[in-house]
Amino acid sequence: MDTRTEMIKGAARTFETEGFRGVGVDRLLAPSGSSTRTLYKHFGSRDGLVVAVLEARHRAFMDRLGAEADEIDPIGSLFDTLRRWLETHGAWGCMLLRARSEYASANAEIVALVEQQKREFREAVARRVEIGLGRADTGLATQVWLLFEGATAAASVSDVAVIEEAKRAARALAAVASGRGP
Amino acid sequence: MDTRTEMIKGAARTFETEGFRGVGVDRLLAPSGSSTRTLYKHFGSRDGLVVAVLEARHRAFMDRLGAEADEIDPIGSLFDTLRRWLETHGAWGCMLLRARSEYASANAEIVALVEQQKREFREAVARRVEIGLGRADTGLATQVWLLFEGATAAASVSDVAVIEEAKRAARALAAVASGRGP
DNA sequence: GGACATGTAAAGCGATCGTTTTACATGGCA
DNA sequence: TGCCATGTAAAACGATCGCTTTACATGTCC
Repeated sequence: MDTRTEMIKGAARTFETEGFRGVGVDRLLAPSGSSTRTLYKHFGSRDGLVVAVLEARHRAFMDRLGAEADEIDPIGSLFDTLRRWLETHGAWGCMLLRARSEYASANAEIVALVEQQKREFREAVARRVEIGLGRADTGLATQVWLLFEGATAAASVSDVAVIEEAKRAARALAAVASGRGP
Repeated sequence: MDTRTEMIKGAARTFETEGFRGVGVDRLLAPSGSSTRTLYKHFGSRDGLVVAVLEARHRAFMDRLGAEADEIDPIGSLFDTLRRWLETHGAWGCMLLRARSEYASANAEIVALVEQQKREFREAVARRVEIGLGRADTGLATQVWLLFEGATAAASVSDVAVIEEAKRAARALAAVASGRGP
């Protein structure tokens, strides 16, 4: 595989399990077996690697969301994708938000990147809501988004089963909004 | 005020805005004007200060939840307290989860502490649900909890107005669960 | 076969980290 | 007055940080 891609994947795994600021470049490069020289050739700095990891992570998740979208239950399938994602990657909380909070005052690029990614994800949720409801409903879209973020955060200190509860809540709210009752 | 309390409050402010692992002890002590010697007298280590900050933060929030509980709308008032809390402290995401993710592999005490605190909070939410519904409903309690955690996380990259949307969602779900319809 | 791109290995850079230590100021109490 | 607890100021400790550099091993293309 491409060296750069392997570095990103390895570093992502380390960030996921060990956090962002408490780990040095050596531990970031250990999984891929790369040298620090190659790191700075490819990414310019440690922060550059962080940005690359966040971009790759967001793109991979959005791609998977698109690939696993269900026409019958476009809202509920959001949470199916989340469950499968956490089963393979582990429930460590949203990596983007974790990075944002740790670089809030240290790297404006990371903060701006994550905020843009969250806007993009929120719009994807809104499109699902529009498909499922037959019309746009920004209030419901926000509610589903909150359930999604809540499930992601809660799964890190609880059970992955909370995702099913979030799915039920989202469907119930959608049913109410569609006038079909609970 | 007590020196120890001032150190905790000052360090909490720095953790909130600058993250946990990317800040040195000097910047943690700057707001209170204390010396490193006093830090190690009181807390033993930097991690000891982190634990003290997390305990104080959780206790303060739980106390405020109890003080601001509304008998008429026990579920909805959860989100009123959250909104007021974020208006005074700023929306930086849940400090407990932020610490947990950054110390996940470095400090087992912090991980265990946060998980216990989250269990305690979750039970407080369940009690609110029981009061509002007239009976226990663990499913609804989890859903309200997820909305709460989601609003806390989302407010850090969005608008504090999402809290009102979470409140609406929680009340709608409670209405459905109580059989009173949407 | 020589030039070049791409990689690892490893030493070393100054800066900063958490922590300890020495020195000194202050205030309440016996 | 003398003592001790409690605090700040500041230097210094070794370790580790992000990053640079030197040296060397590959493979590929002309």
